[in-house]
Amino acid sequence: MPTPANAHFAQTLISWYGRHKRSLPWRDTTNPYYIWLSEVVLQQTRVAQGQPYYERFVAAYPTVQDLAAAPQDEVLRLWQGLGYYSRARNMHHTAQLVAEKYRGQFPDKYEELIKLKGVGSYTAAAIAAFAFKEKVAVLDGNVFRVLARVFGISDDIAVPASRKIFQKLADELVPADEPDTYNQAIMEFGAIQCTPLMPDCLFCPLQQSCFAFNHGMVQELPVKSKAKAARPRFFHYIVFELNGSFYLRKRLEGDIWQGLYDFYLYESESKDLPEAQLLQELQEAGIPVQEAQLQPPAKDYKHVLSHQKITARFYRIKLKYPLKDEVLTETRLAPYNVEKIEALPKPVLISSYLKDAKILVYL
DNA sequence: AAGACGGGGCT
DNA sequence: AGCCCAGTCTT
Repeated sequence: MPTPANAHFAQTLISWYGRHKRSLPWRDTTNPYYIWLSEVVLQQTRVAQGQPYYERFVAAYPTVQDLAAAPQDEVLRLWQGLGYYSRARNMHHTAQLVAEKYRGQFPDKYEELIKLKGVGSYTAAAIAAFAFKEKVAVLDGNVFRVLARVFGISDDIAVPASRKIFQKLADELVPADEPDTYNQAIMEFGAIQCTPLMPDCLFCPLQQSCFAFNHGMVQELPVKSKAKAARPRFFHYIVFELNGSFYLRKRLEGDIWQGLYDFYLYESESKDLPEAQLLQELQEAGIPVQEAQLQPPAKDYKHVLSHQKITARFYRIKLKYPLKDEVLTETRLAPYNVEKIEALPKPVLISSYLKDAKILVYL
């Protein structure tokens, strides 16, 4: 049962939302397929970055059956550049489950939704609230921030144990009559008004009752411990070319970019790898390469992920003969012409190189 | 509980 | 250069 103060909090946000909300395509529907699609796309992603991808997926796959029937390479290609590719793989898997086992109908309860692959507590709550008006509280980065500031909660939001504190409060704040609008409102409020860096406290409707504002702690809340430094990695890509085709391979489980395509890769422990050593590594892998064939890299590519700092070099090699079958089996490489390469899902790093090297002239 | 997993935008 | 973003899964 919401206390009067809680009811006021919810009403204030809903009222603010009515005046300030952005018009976004997934807000014009209660279709759980579109809601789910938008929520998966937007996980750890800003609206501005995710929206074009959402539009693309809706256009390519108007129904969950369409998504289920698509090849994985095509789904990953549409996802290319959005990052966290397990989202796309899990989304595809779940589409197939819903299409085949659930007759195309998404479950309509939080407790069932959260069993779906790629649907965690946030996304299950979002679908349950937005599509089915279930009285559950969404808890995302925005909600953490708003609650921490308004209610003065200084538990570290990076620590899993803190979640219980925030979840309990969030649950108490949800109004039974419009959980959908309220959940949209608090997230939108965090995204637009109660922003991480320069929140607009001057024109905030919660200013009077906000703990952080009243205690001069807006900059201090929420408390979030720092992530550890990104690990440095050094990639040496060998770009084998034969008659206008290039050898690529699909990346496996156990590292970044699973399911995406890149070139033959040798990874070294330090930045500088003598060319002679690289040639020796190739020879040992059964790839006969002469020094004369190797085009030295034009530049270093710096590719920064949240958890890894990659320095990559690309060595282009024009082959006179195809790579031997044993080598193809061992390395999982296969030749692709430029049209095929365009259609393959690739890490942004690989796309950047292909553009710079004028192998792909668009994108 | 901690670590892995992308990429872009803003200060 | 550092921080954040409509988080989830694995260990």
